[in-house]
Amino acid sequence: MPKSKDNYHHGDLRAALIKAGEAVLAETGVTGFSLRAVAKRVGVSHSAPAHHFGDAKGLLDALATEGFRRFLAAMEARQAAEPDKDARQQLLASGLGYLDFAISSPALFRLMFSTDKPEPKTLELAAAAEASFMHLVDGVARLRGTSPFEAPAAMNDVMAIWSMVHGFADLYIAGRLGPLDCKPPEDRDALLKEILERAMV
Amino acid sequence: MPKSKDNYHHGDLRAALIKAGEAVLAETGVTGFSLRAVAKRVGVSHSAPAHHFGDAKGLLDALATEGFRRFLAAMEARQAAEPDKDARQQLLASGLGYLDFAISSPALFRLMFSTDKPEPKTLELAAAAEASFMHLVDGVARLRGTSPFEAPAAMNDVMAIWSMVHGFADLYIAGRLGPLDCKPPEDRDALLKEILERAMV
DNA sequence: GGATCAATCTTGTCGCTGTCAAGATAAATT
DNA sequence: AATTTATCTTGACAGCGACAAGATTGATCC
Repeated sequence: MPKSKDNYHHGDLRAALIKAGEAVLAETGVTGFSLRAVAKRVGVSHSAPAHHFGDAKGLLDALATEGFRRFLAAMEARQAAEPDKDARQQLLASGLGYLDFAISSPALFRLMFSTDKPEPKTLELAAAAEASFMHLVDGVARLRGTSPFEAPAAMNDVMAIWSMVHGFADLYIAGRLGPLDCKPPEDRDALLKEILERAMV
Repeated sequence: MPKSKDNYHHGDLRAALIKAGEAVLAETGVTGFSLRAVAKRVGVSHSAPAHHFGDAKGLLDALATEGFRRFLAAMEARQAAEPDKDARQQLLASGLGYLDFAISSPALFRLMFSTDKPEPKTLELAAAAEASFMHLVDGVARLRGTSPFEAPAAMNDVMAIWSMVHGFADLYIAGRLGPLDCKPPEDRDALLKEILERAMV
């Protein structure tokens, strides 16, 4: 009975694989990512993941999808923690959440923005990514009082702000922003805010 | 004789492997990158690359090194093509070169900024990356009239400008800047210029 | 000029990997 | 209770990185 229960019908194998997959991704990066290592960590056979995710890309897509959800949650969390509900301050807070997520899950962050947009394949992934994008669009809409989809200038603001926070986050997790390494997180956040304000004109 | 000459002592196998490696990297990305595929493309045995590069990371490091050199060359090329030698216009031109390179070699660009800065291991790679960084620092120094290493405000400018152009390039090659897809390259360059000027205060 | 040596490339092997096919087990359905 | 379906295991295959051992070539030395 226990053996059967342990081996077969794990109960929530899909969720367990995603959790373990995230751990493996964080430890080895996407290049060292191994489907068999994920299966071994959960304690199932090497071929168990196939039934839930198809191939390796299927699991990575699921990880990216979950990543975008937590990504959005990180931005909203920083917004909620910001007492000033002004559109500008809220947008800056989103940027800090953007950076929070990139720092806490750099490998997942890189996976999410790895160049495979052309064919999202899974609708869930496309939807989760789109939701993150819309969060930024909404923030700019509140700041400008116009929808970026109708006002080209506002869409330029979206791309400027996104480029700024994304570039900062990507360079930071690449260890390229050396001057910041020996400084406390408050300085890092302050610098991102100062820099982000430039993108808002 | 011909067989011997062909198989042994290729003459410039190292350069040939780098060239083929770049092609494989461009086609398959870093995840699908295979040392054996590179060897097969050149027409040597599967273990030939080991003598020149040690392991797979050795070849990737060499590719990244070569990438940083061409990266710097791309920025300088755009600067040379810019008739206005004003510090600001020259810095903007560098940004266009930055984007040129990312678009022409997205996989290589990603490899160069993949998070392995902590231990460059190969001095050549560290030197090539540093040279690119210094190019940006020099550009800002000319713009501000002060060395960013002495003036913290100027170093903030460096990080702001770098974040902006890097984020724009990274999002662009990820296919995330949808609104630009159906527009001509001139519009893309114009937008990057407009956005980069924000980073210069 | 011939022998020795070092550099270069090949072949063979090992364990690990993704993917597929076939089989076993448990839950759901009828 | 029997059958179907979903879930997981086992086994196999080719491709991979890495290592060891051997083969070939060019260079060095006397």
